[in-house]
Amino acid sequence: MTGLRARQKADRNRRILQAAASLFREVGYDSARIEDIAERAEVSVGTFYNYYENKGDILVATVSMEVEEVLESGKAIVENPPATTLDALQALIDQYFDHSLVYLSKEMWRIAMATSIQQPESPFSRRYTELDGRLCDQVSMLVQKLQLRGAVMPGIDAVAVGQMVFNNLNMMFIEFVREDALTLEALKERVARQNRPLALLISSPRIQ
Amino acid sequence: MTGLRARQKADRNRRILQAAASLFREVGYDSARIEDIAERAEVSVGTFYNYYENKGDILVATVSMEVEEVLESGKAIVENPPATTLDALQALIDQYFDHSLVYLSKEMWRIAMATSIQQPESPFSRRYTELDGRLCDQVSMLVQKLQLRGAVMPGIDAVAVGQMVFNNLNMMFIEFVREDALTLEALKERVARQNRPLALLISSPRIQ
DNA sequence: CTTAAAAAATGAACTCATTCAATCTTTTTC
DNA sequence: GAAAAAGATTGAATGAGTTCATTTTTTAAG
Repeated sequence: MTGLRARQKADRNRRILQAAASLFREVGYDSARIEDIAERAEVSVGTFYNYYENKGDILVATVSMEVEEVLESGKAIVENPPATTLDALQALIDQYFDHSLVYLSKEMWRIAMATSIQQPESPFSRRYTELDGRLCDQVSMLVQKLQLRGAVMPGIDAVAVGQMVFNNLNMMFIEFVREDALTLEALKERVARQNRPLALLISSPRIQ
Repeated sequence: MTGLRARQKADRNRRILQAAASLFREVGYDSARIEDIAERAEVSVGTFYNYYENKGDILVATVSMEVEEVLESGKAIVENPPATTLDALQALIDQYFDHSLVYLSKEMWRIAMATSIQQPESPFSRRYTELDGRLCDQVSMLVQKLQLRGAVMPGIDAVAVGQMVFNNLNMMFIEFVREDALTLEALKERVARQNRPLALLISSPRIQ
């Protein structure tokens, strides 16, 4: 059986993560003090820092859980995408965007992104970066799938195209969380317009 | 004549910005304390906060000066770009990248970007965002110029293409400053590969 | 020139995030 | 099962960013 120590550790970790996530939701990131998180998790402040390097780190951890769900839900679309390139790309991207604000506010996204840029070496920033990479791969895989199906012309560098589409949507998402007034619908429309030229040009002539 | 008050204000502002920029260069961002910046600028800590909202803000201000230079140097390329689409795009982008590390370290970029994401409402974040927008416009203008010249096919949405190219290079730049091991050369190569499919596809057939 | 009002500067006090030496708990050794 | 070693927890102390009531300086009014 797993040792007592390992079990206690897993349990404390879960409690801290849960306490932080709930406090962030209730009072926002800035107003949630480490002391409060520790108290709700029934550990000391010092223990908090045994589990997370700093305050931003634990927010990135909660965001990572979210991204993992997005990745999972994207699989279905990559498996069985709409027929045309543009529709397929938009279906996947809209899925990403729709998921983004279910559990997390724009503020939380801002801080998570900022933290992952500012302290790229912290364990959870690495994790976040790795998940970003997997999202990027997912877009590339979709383009490859469309290529196999004949919807995208052969000879196109599917990976390069996938990366460009992903980087574009990621940057647009940053813009979206930066600007409180921007709606999800406006974001989707803008990205759709940006994708159109590339999507049409890489598509096989008869299928467009 | 400009009142005494206005002159003193401009002068203090200049001193604070200069003090911060030099301290950041000498000891790095984290080790530069507001107290030290204030002392070097010969103002009090409180006065510092009358001019800048927080520590990140003044870094964003120094970075903004930098971006302004990059914008300026990009004008020449947009005025008179290389003949082919790919070469023209790469010339502009390489110019951006080459400029980026002249005065600023990767660490400073990280913090400036993080701050501008985290506090999008602060005046200098707005300024930074605005400069980003102008860089994006510059790329779009280059594509439009190529279109007028006949290097890019008519009927292509030049603005959409420019935005996508810019967002891609911007995201890649974030990746670059996040990863200390990544070299400028590697960055350029990656972006060149990503740009190739789009650049070739939008080019007029005979010119490629 | 004096006085009142407005604008800015000041720095001590405050708030947290973070650290670390001391303490306690679990595991391993014999 | 006692003792030693390893692993974790603890919370008071630290230190840096930020605030704000007070003071000083500048401008405008009489």
